[in-house]
Amino acid sequence: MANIQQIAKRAGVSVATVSRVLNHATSVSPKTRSKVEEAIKELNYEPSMLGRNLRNSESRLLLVLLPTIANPFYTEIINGIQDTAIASDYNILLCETDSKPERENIYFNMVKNKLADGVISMDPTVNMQRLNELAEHYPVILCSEYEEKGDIPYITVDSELAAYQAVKHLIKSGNEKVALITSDEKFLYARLRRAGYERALKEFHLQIRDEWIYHTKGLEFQYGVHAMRMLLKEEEKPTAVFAISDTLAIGALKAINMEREGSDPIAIVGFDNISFSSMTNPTLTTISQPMYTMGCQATEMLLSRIKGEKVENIVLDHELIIRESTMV
Amino acid sequence: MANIQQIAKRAGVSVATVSRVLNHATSVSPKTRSKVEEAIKELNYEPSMLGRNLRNSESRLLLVLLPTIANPFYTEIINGIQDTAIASDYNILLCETDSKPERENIYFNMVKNKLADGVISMDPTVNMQRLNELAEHYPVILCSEYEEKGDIPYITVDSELAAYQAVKHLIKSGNEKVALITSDEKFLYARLRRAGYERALKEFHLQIRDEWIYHTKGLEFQYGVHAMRMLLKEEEKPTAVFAISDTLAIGALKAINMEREGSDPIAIVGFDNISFSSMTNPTLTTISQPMYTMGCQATEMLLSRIKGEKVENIVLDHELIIRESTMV
DNA sequence: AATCAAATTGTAATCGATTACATTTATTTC
DNA sequence: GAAATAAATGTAATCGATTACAATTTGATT
Repeated sequence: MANIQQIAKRAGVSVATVSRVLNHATSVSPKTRSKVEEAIKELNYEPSMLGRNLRNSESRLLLVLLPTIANPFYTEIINGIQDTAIASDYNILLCETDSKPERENIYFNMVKNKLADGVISMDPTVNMQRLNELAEHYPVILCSEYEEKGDIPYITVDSELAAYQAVKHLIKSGNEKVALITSDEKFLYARLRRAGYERALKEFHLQIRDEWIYHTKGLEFQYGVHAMRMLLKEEEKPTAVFAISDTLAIGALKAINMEREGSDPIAIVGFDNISFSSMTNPTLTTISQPMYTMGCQATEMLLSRIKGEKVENIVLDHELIIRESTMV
Repeated sequence: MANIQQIAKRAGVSVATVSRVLNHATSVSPKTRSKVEEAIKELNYEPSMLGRNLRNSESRLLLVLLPTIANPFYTEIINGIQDTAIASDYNILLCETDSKPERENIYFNMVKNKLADGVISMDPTVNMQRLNELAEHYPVILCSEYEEKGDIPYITVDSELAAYQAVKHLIKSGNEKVALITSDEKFLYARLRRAGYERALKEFHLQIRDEWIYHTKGLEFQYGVHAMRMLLKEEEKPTAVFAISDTLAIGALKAINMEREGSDPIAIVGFDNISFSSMTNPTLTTISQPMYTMGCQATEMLLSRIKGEKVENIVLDHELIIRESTMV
């Protein structure tokens, strides 16, 4: 691959002039410009990002931190991020941390090393202390999961309210025994959704029963299956379930489909409105977050930060999507 | 962020010595080593990848090209790629092309610009001509989708055989009317799977009927729904369906669940064994590819190429996973 | 103590771009 | 046509690392 000197030589000009042609910046006479452009074409030249970035100390690369791409919840957000980034001539780097601190570290270093200009973290398992340290010196945005009293700008939805509405919907459709399938409460979203669940129950003077609150080890389907099996073993079975993630809810549906034999139906509400949720049998009632928008706005926030501007936190609206799983 | 000169100054040595400490290379006396290490710690120094890469012209970054992360088929492969890459001190960059040539271009340029050391393409929509050009000068591996007579090393499964076995399974379980839901035949995997489908039909002297072969516009669920609806409108309805992707198969299941009212059941086989395929109702019979292994081996191939070694193409074994959707 | 080899450390070129400043060339003005 | 100004181009420093080669220090040997 040719470099800028070779182009300069070929075109009979200095490297500065070539650089000027490349960056459409200061004045270059049409004659020399076309000479240079010709040389570029002939030698099939592409400017080296390394040289350029080293000099400019910018990479026009954004990191997107997520625990795993296996959760379909992230896909639409990522589309939003990608579209917005590309529109501003940035590219994104999807970084799966697998919830492993070592990997996280690698990606943090990429930012410190100027290999990336900023970070959007969607990883609830991220080491917040280290992320906060990073955010002191580099642009960072939290998307979806956030810190209530932290300094890092975030964009999210009102999880507590959404959960409250979901559970209220279950209660209003005649369920007095509503169980909760949730994950580890070290995650803020889990605490908030549980709070919403409890608020709804209290409002209708229903008792909060610990044995109807099941904590899973992760968000994957199989944990949903397992959770539901445990709930079905209870002496007094719930008649409805609110799961804090569609993947868990779909696992729960599966468990119900397997074990139910003419027994009473169980209503289910999930959270996220992943594309799969309309493919299940029955289709899943769920909370829809404006995921694409969230991705777009998170990116806009990050780009603002990179420019050095201040940004405000954003809380987006959600929506309860009623489908068959609560129409039993 | 401190740079190497500041460390050198602080430690009272030259930048060369600092670099030596950093790279554990040639001899450095224990005394100076510890002085330097102390300075590094004090100033919280991290070497700049940009400077390093520019000099070494390597980035230890691998690109993974895929059309979209929305298809769960890719997730396990990516895990394999990631684990193998990290074990060799490489990182991966997930690149969604969205089947858009412009994006593809951006990523190709990253390789040319030494921002990445090699590419694993899992993108069936990739511009093969440009990829071939890239592969003339840079390490490239094809994973899953490949070119039969091309020069780029690939790893894949025998799609034709897998499809043949899938359809044979349908026929042997009593179905004489087997439809095919496939995608655009510009993709090799689609052509191969269709060939397998036809081979099985021929072997059992069943007629190949064009009206039972439905071509979708994409692999997303909704295309599966639509395809199945069309097939159900046929005067003579198929009793079984082979879909070339689990996502399509699950969409088809959905369509059947919606339209069927005491009518005859329809058997379905998918392809890929995505984690969702065991969550559907009924669970989905499908072809399982060793996705994790495929990712690992693809990465090993790429790393070999980066070292300048030659590599052989690999065809991995698949497996027919029989579940409820063909036990009706 | 002088000599020499080995170990350690430093100097300076290099990777490929950008850009402030200097210089040359073209254009305008009187 | 000379002077003043504007436009075009070139020179060389710079970003932050690595490394060949040179220079120095250390230590062993006689």
